[in-house]
Amino acid sequence: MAESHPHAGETLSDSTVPKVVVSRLSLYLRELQRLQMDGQETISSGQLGALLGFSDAQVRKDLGFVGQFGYPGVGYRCDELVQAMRDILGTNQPWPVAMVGVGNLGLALLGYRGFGRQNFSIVAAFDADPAKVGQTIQGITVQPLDQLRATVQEKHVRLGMIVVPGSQAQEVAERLVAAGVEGVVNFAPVTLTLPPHVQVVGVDLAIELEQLSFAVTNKGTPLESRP
Amino acid sequence: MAESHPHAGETLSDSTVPKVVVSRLSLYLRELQRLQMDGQETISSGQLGALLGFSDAQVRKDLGFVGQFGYPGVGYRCDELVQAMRDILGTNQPWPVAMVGVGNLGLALLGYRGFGRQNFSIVAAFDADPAKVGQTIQGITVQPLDQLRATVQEKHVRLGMIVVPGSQAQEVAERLVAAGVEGVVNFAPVTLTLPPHVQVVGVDLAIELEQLSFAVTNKGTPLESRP
DNA sequence: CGGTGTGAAAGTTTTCACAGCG
DNA sequence: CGCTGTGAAAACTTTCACACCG
Repeated sequence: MAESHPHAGETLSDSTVPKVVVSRLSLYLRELQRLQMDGQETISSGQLGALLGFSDAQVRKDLGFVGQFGYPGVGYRCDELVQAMRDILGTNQPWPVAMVGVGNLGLALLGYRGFGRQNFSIVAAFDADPAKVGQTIQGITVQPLDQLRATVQEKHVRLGMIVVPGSQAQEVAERLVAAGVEGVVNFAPVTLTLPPHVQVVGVDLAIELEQLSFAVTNKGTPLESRP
Repeated sequence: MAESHPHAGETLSDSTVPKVVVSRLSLYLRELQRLQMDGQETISSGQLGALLGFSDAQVRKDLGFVGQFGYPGVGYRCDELVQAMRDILGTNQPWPVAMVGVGNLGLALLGYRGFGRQNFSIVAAFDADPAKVGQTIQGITVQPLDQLRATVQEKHVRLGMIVVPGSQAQEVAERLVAAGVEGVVNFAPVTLTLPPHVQVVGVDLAIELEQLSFAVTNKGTPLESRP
């Protein structure tokens, strides 16, 4: 069920948040955290929208899904909004993550400094290659796959990152699910088939470039609208 | 302007394709290329949809934006569809790409094998750090940023990848644009402000995890719908 | 038959516009 | 005032359902 923000004691229980809105919430949060760093206290829907290319109305509607934080005539308080967003997105609690696949990309992700700020931390890494098992990178010792279940349980891991070649992704995904993981980010360029209670976010780097090549090719009309 | 597929001599000129549809086209293409590898000749909208979790009607509508390829009673020919999709997405032509930022992630992307299949190739890499300039990785010698413009022109680069820390991303983006690049993929966790003729695709790794943490937290209702 | 292409209906998201508040 | 929160309207996307084709 959708979380709603229990701000000021409301228990607004069942408004579910559309997926498009959730993706914009993450963008708002990113801007808000930057504004907070810069010491900005408040911001209006118009200003926040302008930073991201959205309309003021859209910002207000989106924030409306989360709760009521605005001060008419003033705007929103950055710190309140950050807190509320993180509650909704779930990043006020720590998320231990298990990574499978310690190739080039896996190594890079192990070292990526951006996860920590949002309370994610990679607490274990696995690889099928015996040559990689035992190596320690960024303080994490690479384990063999048969230790997956034990480690996931022991470290209370709920999320997995799949960073293996496409040919192995489905199998690895199933092992993560069997180990008890509730959601995975899949960097392999294949579609995973998993039970519906498991959440999947796919990141296909070639597809991102493809979207760009489409946009560039079809420039002039900024890739929207219908006849 | 939107490209339309000049299949069988039609010049269907001005149907613009909605962004959501374009992102699904990339997914169809990925499946189709796999099917092609496996030697499958034809596929129906229902089968293709099932592979990705979409309805048959949606697949047909989406493909309708691209042209008319279906054989009633049979389905679509994989090879024709792949060809058409690549025409639309622009990946029948080669895309030389310039990368800026040769940190962990940049290195991993330089070695990523998935770009080539879609006709992208990283033909130059740049870094502000003098210690990195001159190193050769994957056959690419890292250049200083002041060679950006010359190299972009010389190698006919139209796309850039920004893989620098957030604090430098806007400046780097501007330099890429000044050098003549028409679109960028931005891996830095900041919003870029660029002239509207430049296309931007953002990939924020922490945000992907955030979307997942939301989905997992709000499981039960699969994160869609409204009262 | 089994399957496409497509109008028309249903559903969702965005924009508009304005009452109301500090 | 300036800005929020929100119904009502407009725009867009998805699903339905069916004529038509090999």
